[in-house]
Amino acid sequence: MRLTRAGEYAVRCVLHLAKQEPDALVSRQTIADQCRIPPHFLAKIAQQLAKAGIIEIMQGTRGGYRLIRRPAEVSLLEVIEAIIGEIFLNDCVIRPETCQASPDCAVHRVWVRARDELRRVLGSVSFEDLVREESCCLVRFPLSPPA
Amino acid sequence: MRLTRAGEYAVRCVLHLAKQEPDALVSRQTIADQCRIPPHFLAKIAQQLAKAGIIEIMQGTRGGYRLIRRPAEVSLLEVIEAIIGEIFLNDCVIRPETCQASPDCAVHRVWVRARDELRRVLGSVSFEDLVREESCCLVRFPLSPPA
DNA sequence: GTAAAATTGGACAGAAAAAGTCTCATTTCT
DNA sequence: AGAAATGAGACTTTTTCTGTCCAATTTTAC
Ligand code: SF4
Ligand code: SF4
Repeated sequence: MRLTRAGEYAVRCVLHLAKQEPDALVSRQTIADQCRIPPHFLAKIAQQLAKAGIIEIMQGTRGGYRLIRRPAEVSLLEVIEAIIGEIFLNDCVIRPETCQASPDCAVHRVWVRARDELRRVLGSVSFEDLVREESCCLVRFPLSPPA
Repeated sequence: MRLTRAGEYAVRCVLHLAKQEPDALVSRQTIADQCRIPPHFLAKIAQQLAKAGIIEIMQGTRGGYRLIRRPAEVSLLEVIEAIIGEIFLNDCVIRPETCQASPDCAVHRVWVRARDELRRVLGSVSFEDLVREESCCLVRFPLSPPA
């Protein structure tokens, strides 16, 4: 019952892009270094983010990644689900047919509620919010290695 | 980001016990059959539930499991966490030292909020609630095989 | 007391998912 | 054309989950 590492990396990556000037292009290596992500792993994650329409990938010598939507329009939920798929918490929430009790199961209904609530919380936070909240002091604790 | 099978089984097991008369003793085999749980797997789950003080295990010929607390006093959260451990969603929520950014990370704070909210939802439901909500119609859809 | 019937506790194996690595192909800039 | 970057997917390793097995223990029944 937890976020995968890939999901966490995706959030870091998008947050990093959201902190730059709009439409800034940042190389994969730079992001990997600053966000502590294995570069090749980041490549796979970026491909999924691109497929989801969140970032754009530029190839070539001066290539890299670019956020193609305004940070205010990208929610935490969206980035996470682009990587780990839709959050459902318990199988029966998304595939009721796997348990014949589901139509009348009170537990099932609780899971549906819990899932909705969790998605609501994550969906209510945009990357603009995150950047604004961090800008005050993150400078003191960069993710990049001290030296 | 989902409940493990063991967690789901634990909930079924406790719910089954909660449906019986108070202090009823039900054999492992009966629970395994009716709740569709591999019997030996159930044994391990029951051990954890017993350690958590939720059920009591009786050995011997007429042995089995018994709920030792009133259904109203057992929450869904408690049973789940007895099996899968405390819910934290993202590593840094429970072990901030794993990410040096945590003291100033806005994302971290969202995860803390999301975790609290999820635990609140699951913690607000007791097995008494679940039994009451189900009793109206579950009879038509027993978990046990049709024949 | 002994046998039968049930569970215990831990070891163990198989399966599945996650995490990370590697390589060759492709693209772009110079 | 060559250098420098990413693309795409195969591959390996690690971790977690799921389930099984068996000797030991406990209780009941005779
Ligand atoms: S018993 Fe209820 S909560 Fe469990 S899998 Fe079936 S429908 Fe879902
Ligand atoms: S970057 Fe923030 S959310 Fe991600 S692990 Fe670090 S503290 Fe947690």
